[in-house]
Amino acid sequence: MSGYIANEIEAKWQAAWNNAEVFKATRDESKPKYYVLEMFPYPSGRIHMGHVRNYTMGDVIARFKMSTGHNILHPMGWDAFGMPAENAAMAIGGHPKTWTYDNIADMRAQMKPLGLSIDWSREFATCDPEYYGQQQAMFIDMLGKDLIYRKKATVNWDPVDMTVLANEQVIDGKGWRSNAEVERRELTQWFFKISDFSEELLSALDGLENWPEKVRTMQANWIGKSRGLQFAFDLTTPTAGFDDIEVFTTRPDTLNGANFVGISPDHPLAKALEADSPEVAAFVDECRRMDTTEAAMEKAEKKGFDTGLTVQHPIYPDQTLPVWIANFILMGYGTGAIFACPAHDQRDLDFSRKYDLPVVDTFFALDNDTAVENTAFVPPKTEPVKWVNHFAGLDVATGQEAIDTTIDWCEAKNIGKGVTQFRLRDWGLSRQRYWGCPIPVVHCDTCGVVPEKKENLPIELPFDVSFDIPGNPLDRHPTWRDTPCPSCGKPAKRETDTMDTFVDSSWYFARFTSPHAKTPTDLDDAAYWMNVDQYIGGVEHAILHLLYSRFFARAMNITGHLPEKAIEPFNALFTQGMVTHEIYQTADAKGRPVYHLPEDVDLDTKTVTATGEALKIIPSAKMSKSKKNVVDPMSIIESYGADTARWFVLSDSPPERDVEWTASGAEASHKFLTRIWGLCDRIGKMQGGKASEDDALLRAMHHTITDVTAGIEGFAFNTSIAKIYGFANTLSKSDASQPTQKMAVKVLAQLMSPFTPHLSESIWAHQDGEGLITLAPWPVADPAMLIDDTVTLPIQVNGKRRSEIKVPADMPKDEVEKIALADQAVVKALNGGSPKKVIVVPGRIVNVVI
RNA sequence: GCGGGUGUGGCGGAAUGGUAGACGCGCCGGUUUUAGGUACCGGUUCCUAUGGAGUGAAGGUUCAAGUCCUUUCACCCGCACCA
Repeated sequence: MSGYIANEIEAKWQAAWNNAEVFKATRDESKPKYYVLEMFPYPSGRIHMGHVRNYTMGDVIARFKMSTGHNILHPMGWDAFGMPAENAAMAIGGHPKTWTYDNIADMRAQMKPLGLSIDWSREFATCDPEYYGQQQAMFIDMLGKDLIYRKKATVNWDPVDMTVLANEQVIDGKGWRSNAEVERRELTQWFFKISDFSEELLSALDGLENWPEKVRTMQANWIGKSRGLQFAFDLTTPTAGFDDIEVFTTRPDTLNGANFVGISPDHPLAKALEADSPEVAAFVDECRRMDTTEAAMEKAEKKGFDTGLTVQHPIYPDQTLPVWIANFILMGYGTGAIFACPAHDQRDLDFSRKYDLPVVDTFFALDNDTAVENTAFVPPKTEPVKWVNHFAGLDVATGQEAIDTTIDWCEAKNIGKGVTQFRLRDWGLSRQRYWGCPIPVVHCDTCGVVPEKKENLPIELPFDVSFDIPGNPLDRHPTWRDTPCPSCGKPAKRETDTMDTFVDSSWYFARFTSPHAKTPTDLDDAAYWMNVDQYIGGVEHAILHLLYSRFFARAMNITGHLPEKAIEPFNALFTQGMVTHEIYQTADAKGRPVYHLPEDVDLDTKTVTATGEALKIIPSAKMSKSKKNVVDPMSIIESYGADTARWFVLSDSPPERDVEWTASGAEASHKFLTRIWGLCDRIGKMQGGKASEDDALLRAMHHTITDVTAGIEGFAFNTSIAKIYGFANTLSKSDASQPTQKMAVKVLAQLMSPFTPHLSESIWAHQDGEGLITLAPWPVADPAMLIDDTVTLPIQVNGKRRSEIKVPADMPKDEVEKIALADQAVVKALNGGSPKKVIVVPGRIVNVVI
């Protein structure tokens, strides 16, 4: 055995796996199937450490499951539509399609040397017409099942570039290129009826036992089920055709503390008032200049406009409340109108103090009836409080009891009705962009909006477009829009909106089961391979991507593209932490941020290497292509090999945690692998050894098998690796006999094989292992070798460790107690007295309480 | 702002409520080496050290708390057109 030259052995074993087609997935009813999927990448052009970490994790699972007798599906593809391709076309010329496919080729070439156990014959990109054509077919099917509809919705509009902006492209309320004040504009857009599934998507979360609790909680909060009261405030003077204002509240119990009724700037009444009043128009206009993001809305200063209108209190008819338009009320939630109760809602209180509106306490803490000043009293709904003159007769009750009582009371009095409300909104899928899946509908003057005929699919994107001016090139293409109406045949126009890229990623997992089918899925293949047994990806996808995929699986079931069992497509989910890195920023002539890749900067002088510009270094954040804070793993692979890179990305930090990338440490991983190689070589050449040392080595080996296996199964790869280090140290110091050492190093190679498959193959071959280690069955620990005869028990005095004793593992408690009390340290601490209490936890600890 | 998470030596981190700091990096010392590096062996939480303190901070529950509870601080993720 010569030295460890990673590049040589890695190419050799990858070729061997290829020739034996060991990773090709074929249906085999004789074995349990196991579908491992990592969230597929966006083809930015370069792989980064986050990718290496993500795919290595999936690979460890896939290889481990393969060696425990499973039939594996482990595919890879490309989430290839999206804005960066268009931005690149605008910035550097060229075409999004060539840019994207070139990037895919580059990234594939960087991924293949990692030696991942991927069935590359199933690879596809979402921008392949074969893929998005099937997506169009599903769109038509879903339209037929009433799962899609059109309505008006607000977008960010850049009045200078005359284009719709993504939230990401709005910086401090201004367009990222034009720097113009962004406006909100209403467009008619397509929507998936995901809100019809609110209850179902919420209740089904309970069944997702192998999902992280935090993800289920986040989804549940996002769906946001709440029960409340819907009722109307009658306007004292009917105005603009409105007699009343319908409101929804989750706290009807606080109705006697109401001090104003607030409506959204987008409320129909606000729009009606706007027409007659320049003041209203000015205020509403100002509100419409806000960012459309919820975070921006919530953080913005709370502002209101008194309409001068008043409404009657539904319970105390002689009371009237003013009607305000307020910028923090969302039209999309509830009825777009609320009543405020400042004593028990901080936002309402701040608003009321600002505009000098009265504050009425409706309940107090049991032991404190100080009136609310500048901090609203908002106890948990489970805490009993004292009610003041409550209309429903409440005295002492919790918030939840009060809500329930009040809803019943209001229903009985015909004031309103209890309703269940969800926060989840329908999913707007229209995008006014080129590089996405065209929405397959046609607008006909005679027939209206008509779905395209399936035989005309795919509706392909035209290639002859330019990106020299902003806006959607499909809109200004000379001929692409022209098409006969699928219904009447008269000349008509295609829809030029394309689909949200979340649509592409909401069903790719299903397509992998049959990537070349002439229908979206093949039901036999889907029935065999679904569900994904282990899905792995970033926690940043905890809500949107995963919720949309859960919806899509249901929609695909309804349209006949997935079996019933696949409506929850991911049996188990693991959310890995992100790889973070510092961000290097400069500014352009207009003061807008420009980002630089780590390899393009000089950290000693803190400048951009090429231009010498001074850098601003921003603390670590998620590696992202837009911030360019990405590290290229290729240099490690080139200098040390894929096994070192794989070992390194999993060795030091727990997979679910963020990891700050630092260059040091890769070398150490390589040293360890070289050491293992040398160890294997030495054992191959050694003779003799002491059979008396065999038992100790074998015991260590069986413990290691148990611990490494548990680490892999529990996604604690870093602890598996630590145990491998420990066993390697034991083995290298062992004097055990040659056959035992040989067996031990083979087991070591097997335990390492999911992490360092190439090195492991070489060791296996060198030690006369049979066939490929990749196909060898996983070692199983002998339970008899795990039981130790004696145990070391720490002795605590009052919870502090003072000593330890060695006792037989099966010694009865009272015997252990006697030995512990006779221990020098305990005798000294007792100082002639007797202990108050002695706690003996068998096999773990003894605590003497004095 | 709302929702979710994280916080332990110089660093990455380990620890079914039961010996805090496994394993690795770095550092220190030694052996080998012409030297450097490599390799190997030993040490390495801190302090006023026969003892004491210690898991972001403060309090609590417990025989026993990094782990459970309360309050608080800092950072990270998501917030519906980034993927």
